[in-house]
Amino acid sequence: MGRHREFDVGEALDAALCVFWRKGYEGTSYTDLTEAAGIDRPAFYSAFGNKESLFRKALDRYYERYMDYIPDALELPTARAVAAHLLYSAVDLNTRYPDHTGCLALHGALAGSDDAEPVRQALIDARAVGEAQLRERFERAKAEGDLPQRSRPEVLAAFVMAVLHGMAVQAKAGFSRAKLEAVAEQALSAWPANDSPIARSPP
Amino acid sequence: MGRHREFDVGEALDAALCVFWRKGYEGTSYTDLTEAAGIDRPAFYSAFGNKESLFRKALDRYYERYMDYIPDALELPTARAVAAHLLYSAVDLNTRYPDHTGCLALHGALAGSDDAEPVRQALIDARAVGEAQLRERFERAKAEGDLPQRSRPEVLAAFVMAVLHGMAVQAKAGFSRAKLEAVAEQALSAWPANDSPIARSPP
DNA sequence: GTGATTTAGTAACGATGATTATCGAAACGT
DNA sequence: ACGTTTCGATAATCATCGTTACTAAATCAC
Repeated sequence: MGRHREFDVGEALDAALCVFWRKGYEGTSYTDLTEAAGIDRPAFYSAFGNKESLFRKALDRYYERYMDYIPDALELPTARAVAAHLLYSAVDLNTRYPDHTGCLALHGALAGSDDAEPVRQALIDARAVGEAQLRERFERAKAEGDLPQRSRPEVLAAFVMAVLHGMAVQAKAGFSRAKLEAVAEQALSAWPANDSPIARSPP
Repeated sequence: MGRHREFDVGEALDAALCVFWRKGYEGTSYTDLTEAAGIDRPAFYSAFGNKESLFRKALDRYYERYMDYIPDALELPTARAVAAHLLYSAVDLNTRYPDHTGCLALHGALAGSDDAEPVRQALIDARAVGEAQLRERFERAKAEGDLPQRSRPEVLAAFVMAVLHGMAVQAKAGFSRAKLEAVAEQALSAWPANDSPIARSPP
């Protein structure tokens, strides 16, 4: 019983997500949100709670709808394929929408006031989850012989994440898709090959 | 003629720089600045102009005092030494001060409101200058035979910058110095070797 | 239909943002 | 020593921030 909602909650959340993606958590005002979603301030509060709660819901949706290439990547047969799929998918996502380039999980809240500390930490945690999944995948690859014994899965995971972060920063700075793909390719050129007589130079 | 300033302008600028370093441009309030510098609001305005002008002065000082390893790096004899020096110096800077980790040129303003757009662009420009210097250095290395003919200096420069950005993000997330050094090492492991019979596997 | 209940929308709230006007105090040149 | 000039500090200004009462409209159960 009671009145029905006139607006679509999913659409409103998508609109908020795009604004957060472009301006970050603290850079986004409720005026921005209402203009983008076409609904009034109190409607946001009744539907999503306060601003922090809204951002967290937007972040969840972001991972569901846009970072869906992560589980796909982790299932690929080789560690190198996993890394390549992640890097090129990220380039695509970072440059797909001209009005909100880069990655929400990064510049949603990199630095900010003390009030934004909870969401900054939430983004750190979210990224840490992705890195842990990647590390575990690489540990499996090492156990399977896909990665050489001298390789360090946690370092490879951190390295791939660093390149992903760096490309997101560059995408936000306006870098072209082609340039970012070249960066990804360069990152992959260092990928540890499995032990073979002439594949690598002696240490 | 007239009264002398009671506070040291350089110290006040350093204090402001550290706050910007930690909280970013928009995340920093004048209350933060006055508390850090120990001087009142109007003193900041009379000495540095408005907030944007203050941030630009802080950014200039940042490059002078903290990014002084860039010119040193560019003068090293080989492209690989240049990249290595940049990466490891950045790791050191990004983790040297526990209360303001990472890099001001990055999270000073990655995303933000429309008001912050000028400073965001200023940081993009500043980073582009560094990348251009690096690209020119690598072009010289290629001309000198230090880099193989098949290498692409602009890609190598963008790649090194991407890793630098990514490590800054990770430093701000609390990554240890050792972990970042491992990331830098992994990035360097891909460095194009000069053509020699056994140094690299055939394409 | 009628009443209960939930939403939409207007408007206001207190707090804080950046930015100055103002005035007394201090330090210079002459 | 004195007038001028600059600085330091209190406080006020205007805008905007996130958040919420409050009222009118709309939907359900009965």
